[in-house]
Amino acid sequence: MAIPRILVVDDDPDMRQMMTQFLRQHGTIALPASSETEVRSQIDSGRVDLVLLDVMLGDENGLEICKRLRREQSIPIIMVSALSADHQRMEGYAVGADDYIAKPFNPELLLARVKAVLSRTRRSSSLVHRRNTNSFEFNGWSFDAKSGEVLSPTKVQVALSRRETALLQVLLANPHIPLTREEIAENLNVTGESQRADEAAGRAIDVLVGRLRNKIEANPKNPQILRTERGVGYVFAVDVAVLET
Amino acid sequence: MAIPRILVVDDDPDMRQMMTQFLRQHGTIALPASSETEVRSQIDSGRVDLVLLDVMLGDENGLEICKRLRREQSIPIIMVSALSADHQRMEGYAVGADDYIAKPFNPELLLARVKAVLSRTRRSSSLVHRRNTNSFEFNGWSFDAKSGEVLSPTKVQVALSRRETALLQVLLANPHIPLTREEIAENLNVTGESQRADEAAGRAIDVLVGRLRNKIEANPKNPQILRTERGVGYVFAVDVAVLET
DNA sequence: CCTCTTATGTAACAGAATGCAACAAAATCG
DNA sequence: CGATTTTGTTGCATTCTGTTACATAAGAGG
Repeated sequence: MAIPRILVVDDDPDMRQMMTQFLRQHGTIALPASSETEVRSQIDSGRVDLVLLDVMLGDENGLEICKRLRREQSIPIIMVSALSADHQRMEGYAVGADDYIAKPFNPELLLARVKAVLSRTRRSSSLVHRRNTNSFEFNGWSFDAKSGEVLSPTKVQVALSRRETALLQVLLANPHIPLTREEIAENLNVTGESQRADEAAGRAIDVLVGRLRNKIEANPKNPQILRTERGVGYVFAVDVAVLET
Repeated sequence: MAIPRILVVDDDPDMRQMMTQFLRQHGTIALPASSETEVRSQIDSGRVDLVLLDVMLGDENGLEICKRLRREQSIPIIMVSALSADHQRMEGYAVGADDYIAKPFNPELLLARVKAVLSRTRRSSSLVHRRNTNSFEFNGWSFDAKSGEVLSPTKVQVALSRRETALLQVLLANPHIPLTREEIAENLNVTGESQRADEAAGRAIDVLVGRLRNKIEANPKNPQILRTERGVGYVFAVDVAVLET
């Protein structure tokens, strides 16, 4: 890979400055940011390999940001925080952080951990880096997020409705992770804000899942891709390759 | 979805015991080991997803082992050590560890970091790198962990329920090892986070075993594969071949 | 060999979760 | 607008899984 690009998110200018400077002195590209908006625009621009995310960000909450980012993207995130109690660390891991580093920290150690996270990412996904990811492959199927086109293993195009497409996207972003109906429902409405609170109260998700299964499962009666996790929800149970375009 | 298999490498039997037990109580399969030879044979058998590696292993050196493993394999490694100085941690990262945890540690936190590393691996895995241990054979039967498909010796497909599949996986991972009902129950809940503590209080496991026997034993009344260990629990009493795909 | 005790096997039941067809409401399109 | 497609709702069928009660089997001790 090229030079790693690291997004440093901290609301304290001194800390931001210290971190970015140190990282830059050690062969990385460090980009400063201080709000979720900035973070998003940087990530969306596809120029970030890893996020160093402070937990306490003025009026924003790093944990919340992490949780949201994790749902949509697969960018590695290292949380940084003065909150070092075990339960606080665990909370960080719980929202999907790849590592959790307590302040104050040894910059050298930070660097080592950054490298560890980056190296694992690289090691396990040789070519692929999810930047502006708009094309996926799984089980011989391919999905182009840009056009919403879905091709079967035999290269036949399959038409999905909008809702079905949205569901597929949510699943593709969280392969192997069981999602509750609530989580799915929340993430289905990509654009609009929250709908009714009782979202997914009904069986809408079940039915939607069934419909998607009918289109992408070889044998919908015995789903291998979109599996039920009884008592929990559903899992996208196959590996997903993310292709750049 | 497959149960993560964790190799616990420590030369102190108490510590090994504590760690494996705790990990097993939290939805993973933990395999103990204490020497590089053992580590290699386990890894080569393809049944390991992550290695927890103690740094000080009697006359062997965890750091060296880590370095060598890293050169050949891309298996995730978390180093565990009583050496907690920054330079010692950095040495761990330098030899390729994915994380470095200082003893004594909070088991919950260990678990969180294990999960973080595993999830990172999975998240960034592409089709090329899918885990290579998804097929087993025993007594003429075959089981594909990826699809959950079970084929009888006569190549007839047999449908197992989710719970039955999970049981079979636990057994396959521990052939010839008698498992108590508690151990089985603990390892059954792969996905769900917390489960009731009184798990296996009732006879649920017995019934489940009976159901699985009805499906995979030639003569369920005289089980040859899934045998009862009176006063103890159950054993998977035949050899298991692990096939790569 | 018999009896007593305990562990295991299992059929039957119950409650819950899920699948799904059919319908109805909403959205989209021309 | 009317036609068509999409999406949510509902009710019922099906599947799953733990519990219970009773039958059997395995030991232990005489």
